[in-house]
Amino acid sequence: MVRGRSTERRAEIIRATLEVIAERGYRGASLSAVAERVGLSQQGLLHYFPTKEALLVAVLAERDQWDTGGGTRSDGAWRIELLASLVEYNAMRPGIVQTFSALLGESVTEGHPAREFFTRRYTQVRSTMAAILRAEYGERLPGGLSPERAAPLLVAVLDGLQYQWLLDPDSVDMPAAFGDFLALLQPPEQSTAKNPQS
Amino acid sequence: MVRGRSTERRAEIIRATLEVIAERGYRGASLSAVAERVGLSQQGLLHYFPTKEALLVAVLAERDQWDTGGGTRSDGAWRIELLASLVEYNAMRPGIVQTFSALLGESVTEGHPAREFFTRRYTQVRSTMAAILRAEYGERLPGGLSPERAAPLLVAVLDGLQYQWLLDPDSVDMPAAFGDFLALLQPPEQSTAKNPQS
DNA sequence: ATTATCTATAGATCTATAGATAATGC
DNA sequence: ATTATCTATAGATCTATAGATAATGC
Repeated sequence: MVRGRSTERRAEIIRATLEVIAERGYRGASLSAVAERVGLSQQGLLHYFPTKEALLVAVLAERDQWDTGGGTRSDGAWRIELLASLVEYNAMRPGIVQTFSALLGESVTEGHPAREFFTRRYTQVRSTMAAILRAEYGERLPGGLSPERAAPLLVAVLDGLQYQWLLDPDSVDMPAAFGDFLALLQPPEQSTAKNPQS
Repeated sequence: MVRGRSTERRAEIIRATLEVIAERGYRGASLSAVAERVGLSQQGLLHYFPTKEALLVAVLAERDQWDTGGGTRSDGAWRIELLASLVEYNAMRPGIVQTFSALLGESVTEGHPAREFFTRRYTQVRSTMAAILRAEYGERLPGGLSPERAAPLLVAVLDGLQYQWLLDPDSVDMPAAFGDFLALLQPPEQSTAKNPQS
């Protein structure tokens, strides 16, 4: 698979778009700002992506590719441990986290072109998370929750922690906090305190 | 305390601003859109709030007032049950939730005028939540968490659920999901299964 | 005097289209 | 032929300032 000149240019442009969205959101991102970052005129940029929305679509498509990891997840064998390391990885790239946190926030406004993408995506992610939880903890989690009921909470914690962390990285240790949430999902110890062994 | 004509007008304007921000975010909200909604010219609007940012500041100040509830919270006697009913209340007013979810999302972008507000606010909210958790469950929560470590998770769940719910209200029962999270915080049953009583 | 509005407008942007020019690929 | 760029520009906005006019409150 040859990556032609044009393909490279597109990749550059998408990278620049991610940056500009991180800084200003999608509505606040201007074509000129993206163009300037990649060394093109605004009209040169439109040669590669004919409208601003086409740029956003490309950004979202790329995100989908990461998430499916080029097939890594296709075998369904994600483990909860991998999730924890994903959070650690994210904590090292605030730019990308900021891009998608800004987009998620914007997406709830009316007529936002990313709204449908996120809606679909969350449906799918909740279902994936439920499968991971089931594989790890079985049918019954603490609090009597099923994997399906715990899944939206897991997703909410991931997103919610990102906002707190982006706003105040020194006060919020995102990976540690996510680990704390996983501790809540752990089955309670078989009351060793009552064990006369000690 | 007399609410003069002018005060009323300001209240109307703030209400209209909340609506427009819910629909388009802060950066996407135009003064004309707000003005039109309240039946003024754009320049008439600027008579009451001299800049767009002044409008945002007024919106955020109002939010602060709700949250402190005119003193309701000043006695520190919030209970976790009240939190649950706040979530239920929020589920009945998607407009407001949308306004502040959109603002939170935008606030992580660079130079956003609400950024400092949210940063401060989350610091304060985490501390309030820790106090509530301590009052309710004492020093040691499931998973061995302290109230201070559980607090950011509680806040994350609240925010994260709002996004999932706004995007897909039919698929996400926000109050029920929050109740599920509270179940995770409940101390585990004193293993009745081992109890020979049954 | 102050308050509530308005018209007019400056000065910046923004997205997108039209049409030209040069280089590259069959 | 197609691809990569550019200049020029139309047509919409947007925020904010200047300055006028009418009504209200001491």
